[in-house]
Amino acid sequence: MRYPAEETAAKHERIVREASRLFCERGFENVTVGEVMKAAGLTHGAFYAHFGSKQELQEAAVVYGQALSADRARSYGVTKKGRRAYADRYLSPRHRDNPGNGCTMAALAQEVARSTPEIKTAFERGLMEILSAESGDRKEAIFRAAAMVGGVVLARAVEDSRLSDEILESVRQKVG
Amino acid sequence: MRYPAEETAAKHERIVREASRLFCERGFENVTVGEVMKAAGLTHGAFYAHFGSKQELQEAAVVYGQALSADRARSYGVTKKGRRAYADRYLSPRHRDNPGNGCTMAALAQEVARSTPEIKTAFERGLMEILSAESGDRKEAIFRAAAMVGGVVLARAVEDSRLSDEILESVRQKVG
DNA sequence: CTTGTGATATGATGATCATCATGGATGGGG
DNA sequence: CCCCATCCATGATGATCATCATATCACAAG
Repeated sequence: MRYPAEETAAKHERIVREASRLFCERGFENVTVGEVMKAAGLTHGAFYAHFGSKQELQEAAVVYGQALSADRARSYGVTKKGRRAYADRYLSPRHRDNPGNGCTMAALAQEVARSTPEIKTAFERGLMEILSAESGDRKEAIFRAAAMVGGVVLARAVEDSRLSDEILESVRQKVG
Repeated sequence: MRYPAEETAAKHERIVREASRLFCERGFENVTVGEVMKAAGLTHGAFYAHFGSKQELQEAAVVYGQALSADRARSYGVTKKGRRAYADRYLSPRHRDNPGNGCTMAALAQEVARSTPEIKTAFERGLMEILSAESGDRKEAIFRAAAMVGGVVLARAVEDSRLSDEILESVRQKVG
């Protein structure tokens, strides 16, 4: 290693973290490699020392984001109360308004659906981990996940903030 | 009108219809104006005789797609049985595998969320119509819509077809 | 101290697109 | 019949990007 291995690894992770944030905020297509590198404190040319292509970065960002979500889900535990607290946070205006620090599924699922098998697999692994964080009935866990993701997605897509709040509130009540 | 008004209107609608289909299949960013025009049987240059910008076309496509969805929702009626039949169709592999002819919300909601207020408003109006197609409890209607949209979105984003089927099936059962 | 290797920065390159400019064609109104 | 207002097609234009080429440079090993 020519450069301190630690620093290089830290830079690598910073690239992925910033990529995940920017992708979740604006989508894969609306974020350039240059922007990601700038956010990570580097210039665009250095990118290809870390990744073979933008697509590889997308994959790494999905892996990273999904791992964060899974950790978060696990941290709430498997009790009824835990699930409730998790849903409350997930379906909060705060989460809705901060996609960059939020759930990758709620931000990028539709783009992932049109992506490569590798990216879809990374997405899938994250979902599986999240589902296994809920112990009980698997069908129930899937249903809850779908409703929560759908709730945030719809709440973000409407223009009227009152309706948006109502969507979050409705799903929060029924899923709880 | 220099050209038969009818034909011009028909072309206009064809442009919007093909745009809606292509956008739902591949997303706003991955479809070019030229492709839409070609699908409509015209060349790219004629586009600006019909729309001021690609963004206007996106808006028209969302309006069109949401209107179709609302009609479809209404056609199932407000009975329990009707809702069930609607959910079965919405959460079918067929719908999952044909986003071009499917629900605009399940295909484009996340991109809409990052779009202009005009596009978000168009999306919102469609959602409102769909919700009003279900008579009963409004919160319940919103919850069902979120779960169904989330179910299709997740089913499309995973790579394993078995898991994808399981997602559709789980949401179908629980939402029914 | 020297040298080799991998990380960076700067600056192409080439493709892709949205959008516009120009000119041709059409058919309804005079 | 002729003219004009539109549509439409062809072919720019200019911007934006992903990716690559080149050159510099920092460290580590000898």
